[in-house]
Amino acid sequence: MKHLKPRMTHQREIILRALRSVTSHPTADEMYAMVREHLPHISIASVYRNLEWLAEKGFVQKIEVGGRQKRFDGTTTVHYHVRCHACGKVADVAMTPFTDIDRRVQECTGYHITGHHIAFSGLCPQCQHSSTENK
Amino acid sequence: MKHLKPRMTHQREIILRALRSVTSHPTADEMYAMVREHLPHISIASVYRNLEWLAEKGFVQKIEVGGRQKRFDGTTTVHYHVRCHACGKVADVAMTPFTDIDRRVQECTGYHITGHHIAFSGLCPQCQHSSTENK
DNA sequence: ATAAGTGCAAACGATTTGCGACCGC
DNA sequence: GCGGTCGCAAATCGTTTGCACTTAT
Repeated sequence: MKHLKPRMTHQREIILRALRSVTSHPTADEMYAMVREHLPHISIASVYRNLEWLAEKGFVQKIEVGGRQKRFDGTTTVHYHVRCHACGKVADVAMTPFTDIDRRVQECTGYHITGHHIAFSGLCPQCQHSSTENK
Repeated sequence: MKHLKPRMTHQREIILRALRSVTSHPTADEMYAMVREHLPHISIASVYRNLEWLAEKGFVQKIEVGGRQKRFDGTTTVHYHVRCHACGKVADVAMTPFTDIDRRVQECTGYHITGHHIAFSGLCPQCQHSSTENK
């Protein structure tokens, strides 16, 4: 005898689909640009609110690897990232995640560990080329 | 026959000393507060500029573990961090750093890897208590 | 009817920047 | 005297919020 609370709205579905359709790790305003092709009147505020909501509900991941803007990842599996410190691009790292270190750190710090994230930094192939060319 | 460029200025020394005197990982405005005790007229802009300069020159580390503000670490040795997602506090993790993964990731991604950072997240001992008390 | 979600514009917080004054060689 | 820094205020950038209006149930 209750109202079923609306959850997955039209804009949320579009945002989720857009994020899952790319393998990059878009920032909020990149998502805004992508989504606007399907929803020309959406506001940047809704993009932020809904990305936050999707991350909170576990549909996507919010990743914080350096740089000023936060980025989003359409997958929910645990994995690590590389970030190019020249162009800012973020890519996935195909490396089996560590399963034991959380427990080990929990024991030695007293913190109740809920997870960890590894961010590599370096130069992506393209930026390696352009930096040598400029020399 | 040249001017020796002034590098380590008075304010830079004070900031460096202040950062090295603590084991916490202060944000820029926490540093501002600390440094103001010795330099009451320093501006927040100088704190930002000089922390940036110190990190660039390798005197300190700029660390980016979630949260909106960046944090600084007076040590230069490679080590990992835990961040409490309740109070935001950041602590060091006493764990011998991985030495091989950079090379492995470099091989499988094509990026030229310059380093990595691991950030654990969880609840610090104090916040574990307060959350159970509030129940 | 009503709780949840939206778009818009304004607010916000962290950081950066332009600029004239200043300090150390 | 001159290049590098400084303090100050204003600007910028990413993100969040208040609010009045729509939308699904």
